[in-house]
Amino acid sequence: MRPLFLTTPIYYVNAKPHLGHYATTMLADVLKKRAQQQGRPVVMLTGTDEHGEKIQQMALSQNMTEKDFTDKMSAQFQDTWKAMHLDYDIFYRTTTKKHADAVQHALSALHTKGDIVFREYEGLYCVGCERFIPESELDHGLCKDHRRAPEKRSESNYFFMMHRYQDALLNHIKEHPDWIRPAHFRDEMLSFLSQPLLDLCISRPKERLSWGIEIPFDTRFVTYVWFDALLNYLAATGWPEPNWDAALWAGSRHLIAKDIVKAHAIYWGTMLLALEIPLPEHIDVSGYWLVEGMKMSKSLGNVVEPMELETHYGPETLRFYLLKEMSYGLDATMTHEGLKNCVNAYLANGIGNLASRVMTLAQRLNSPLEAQTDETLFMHAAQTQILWDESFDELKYNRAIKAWCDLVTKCDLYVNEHKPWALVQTDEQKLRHVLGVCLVMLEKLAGMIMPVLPRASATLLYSLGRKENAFHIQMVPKLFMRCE
RNA sequence: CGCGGGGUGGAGCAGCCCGGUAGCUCGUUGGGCUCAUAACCCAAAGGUCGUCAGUUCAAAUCUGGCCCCCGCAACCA
Repeated sequence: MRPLFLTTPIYYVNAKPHLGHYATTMLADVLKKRAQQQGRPVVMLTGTDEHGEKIQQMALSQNMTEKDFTDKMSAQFQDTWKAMHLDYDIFYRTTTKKHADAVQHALSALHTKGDIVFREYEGLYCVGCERFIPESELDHGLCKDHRRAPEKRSESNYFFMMHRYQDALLNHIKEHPDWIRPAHFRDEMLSFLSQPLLDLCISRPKERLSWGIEIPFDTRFVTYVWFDALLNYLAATGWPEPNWDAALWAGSRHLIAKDIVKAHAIYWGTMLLALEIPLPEHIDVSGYWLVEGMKMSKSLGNVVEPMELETHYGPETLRFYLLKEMSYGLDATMTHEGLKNCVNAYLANGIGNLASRVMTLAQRLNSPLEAQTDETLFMHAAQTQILWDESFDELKYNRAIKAWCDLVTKCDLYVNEHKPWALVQTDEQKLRHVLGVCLVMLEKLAGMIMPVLPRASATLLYSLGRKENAFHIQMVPKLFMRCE
């Protein structure tokens, strides 16, 4: 099977990992586990983006070198993902030599080709911000942050000739309508591409920015954000080394959120076209997670740390909730109330209680139980599996979770109908049949949900103690606790 | 006329692409069951699906206008 290359954005190390970073990385982990389940080779990439003015300033303000500062911040991401069991294969950092080499290689290649040119640029420069401010960001001609008028200043920089690849990119999108998913983001990009593209400024003079990768053909400059950050995806597969894994690259799927869709579709798309490298197979765009109805921001003080939530609500609860609650591509809201409800209704009262009620009865028999079948219930299970797979393929993760929850309900209903507890004294053969059906259903439920709830799934499967055609119950697991 | 998203019972959401009995969680009320994590199951109350018009045998779903809310506008997932 062709390999799958799942990528998350590389996160900017100016802040600690928050719910949004987690949501994207977690989804990559879920998709990786699903690919593995299907026997597809898969590599998951995540990492940190570590250059730029902001980092330079933050390091300075903390009396640290940029290197020490980024080491510290990058480690926070790695530690968080490890603590939350996100199983990435490559953690990529933009401050490695390997990365600088790849970036410089790309810059040189495009410079030689004539796709990167030196040009004078005149704009409004705010001395407070130390950057050029677009007119749209001005408030009555003043910089919003510094309440002062920017001065007209000119600066020479290198520009990437994006416009040369506009038509090629447009064609690619038209020929691959599911390149950017869900469709409304593709439409947004098509609408953007209906206007002429401006060329992209990709350098900064070292007087303004020293913490970056040097432009190989002009050492007075460093490259700026896009040629630095976006190339991580490609370089992680070995490019431009001779051992570049082009097959892996061909299966690449970028998971991002809506704020950087333009950077990925337009900048990255044209960069790859210019480099004559195939475009990634998919760009999957999620909406934002709002917290209690408001956008997360440092100034509002409502930034949510994923680790805290998981600690409070229990392992894997956040994975389940985030997938269940978001319609992929739209914004979604995280609330403590909603998370609590979700954990109680579906995890504790749902699968947790189902496993508990069935396995308690099974364990009391004190002997192995044969697997049994029930036509109706197994048909529901088969239909759920189909809906589950389709939903994943269509990025409708919430629908997949919902289908699984409905199957849990069907099992509870089956138990209520067949009243195994009433059979204990009267009809052991029938009791064994009913419980045998339920145990197989638990096994199916565990198998399906594995990518989302790996720990609970493994615990459940272990507890069921399946050997050949019989279940040797190991214990009655408490999979998820209610929270109040 | 910058671009995009949203407006569905008390709250939060799904359904809309591919028109055909309006669904889920929480909350309320009544009932069943008593194996289970005070759980599980059933039933009831509660919605003119933002609004106006159009297409259609049929519109939450398609088309157009309007109103309201929210993002983005070239480095916050």
